Amino acid sequence: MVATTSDRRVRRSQNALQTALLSLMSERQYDQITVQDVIDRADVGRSTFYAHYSSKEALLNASLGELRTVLTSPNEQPLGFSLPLLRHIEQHRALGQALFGSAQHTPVAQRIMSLLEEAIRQDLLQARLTQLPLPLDGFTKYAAGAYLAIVQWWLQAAEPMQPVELDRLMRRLILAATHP
Amino acid sequence: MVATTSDRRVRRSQNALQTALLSLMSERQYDQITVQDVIDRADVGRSTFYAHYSSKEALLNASLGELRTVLTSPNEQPLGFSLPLLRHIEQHRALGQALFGSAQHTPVAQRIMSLLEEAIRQDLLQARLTQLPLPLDGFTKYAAGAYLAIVQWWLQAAEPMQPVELDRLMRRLILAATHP
DNA sequence: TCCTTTCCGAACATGATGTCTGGAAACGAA
DNA sequence: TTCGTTTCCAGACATCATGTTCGGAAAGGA
Repeated sequence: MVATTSDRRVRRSQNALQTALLSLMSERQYDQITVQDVIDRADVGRSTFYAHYSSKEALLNASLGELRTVLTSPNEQPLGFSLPLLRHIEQHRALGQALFGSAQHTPVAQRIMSLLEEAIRQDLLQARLTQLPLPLDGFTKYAAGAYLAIVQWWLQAAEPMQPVELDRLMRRLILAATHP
Repeated sequence: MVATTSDRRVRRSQNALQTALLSLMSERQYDQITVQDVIDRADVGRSTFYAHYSSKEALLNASLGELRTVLTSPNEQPLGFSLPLLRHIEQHRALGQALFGSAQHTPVAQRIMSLLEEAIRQDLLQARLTQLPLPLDGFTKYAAGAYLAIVQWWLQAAEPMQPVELDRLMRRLILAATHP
């Protein structure tokens, strides 16, 4: 969203394309949006699109400038970016859902997450862990997301720890908040 | 991976297709795999594929039977599925990376996650939180994954809480393990 | 005003998806 | 082994999205 050139035509084209993409992403998933859709909404020629961006991904990158700004603003405490970010998202719910829900938009992640969530939910219910700091749904999603992220890190680590270690760690990290 | 029919031809075809997909997923990302790739590796005719599965997604679903089995096995404690799952993954690293890394395979999620990770890493470093229960990389990924999941839940909630509340909750959940 | 850059639309090659055909092959049951 | 049924196959096909290329028209800046 930031001006790079002095040529008004360039500015107008790029801005129209970025705005069009974000607007479309508020309505449907990113991968359901074609280049044709974008240039139609931006009212820009096909060749003009490719004159500015080599692909849809390149346009996406350019379109996320505002979010980057919010996240990289200096702050004092850990997760200091959080509150401004949450307020910002609240103002743009549809776009927020598109961006933060995007991890669900791939068939694989969708299946994995839902399998994980189901397993975790069962465990929580069975263990009578009902004194949670947030509704069961939310805690389940939190736990599944955290679990997925850690396994992912584990699989990419240069010297991966033993399953037993990692398993103990999982409990310490994820279940820490279940005992208020 | 489970027999449904008594006709050997059907069993062979379905098994070949499921195995081929998982095998390909150990090599590259799911969305980089075409139906043509699958049927080539399975050595099966194109029309045969569509006789059994309506799409690549349908085949994926059928192929995840084994994982479902591991996750839904009964157990006692919360996260009881974890250790068997981790052991299982360790035996199939490539496939594990494909499945659990899948959330990163969409351009949007990839950008969001990396922006989040960067912000969190900065915060942790600045706050001198170096006594973490796991390496900084891992904790960063854990925090980012958890944050993403909670925001996602928040945006879909029927009665979403206030940003201030959620922000407090985030700290309680995510940073709980930073004070050992 | 004048030179340069950008825009446009249309056409094109490429490659993936999903459907459909008729004949060949494999199956299970008798 | 035979026989009726089901599945498999190759290939052709329509459809749709991507990314490239072109020359002429329009808009920009100096």
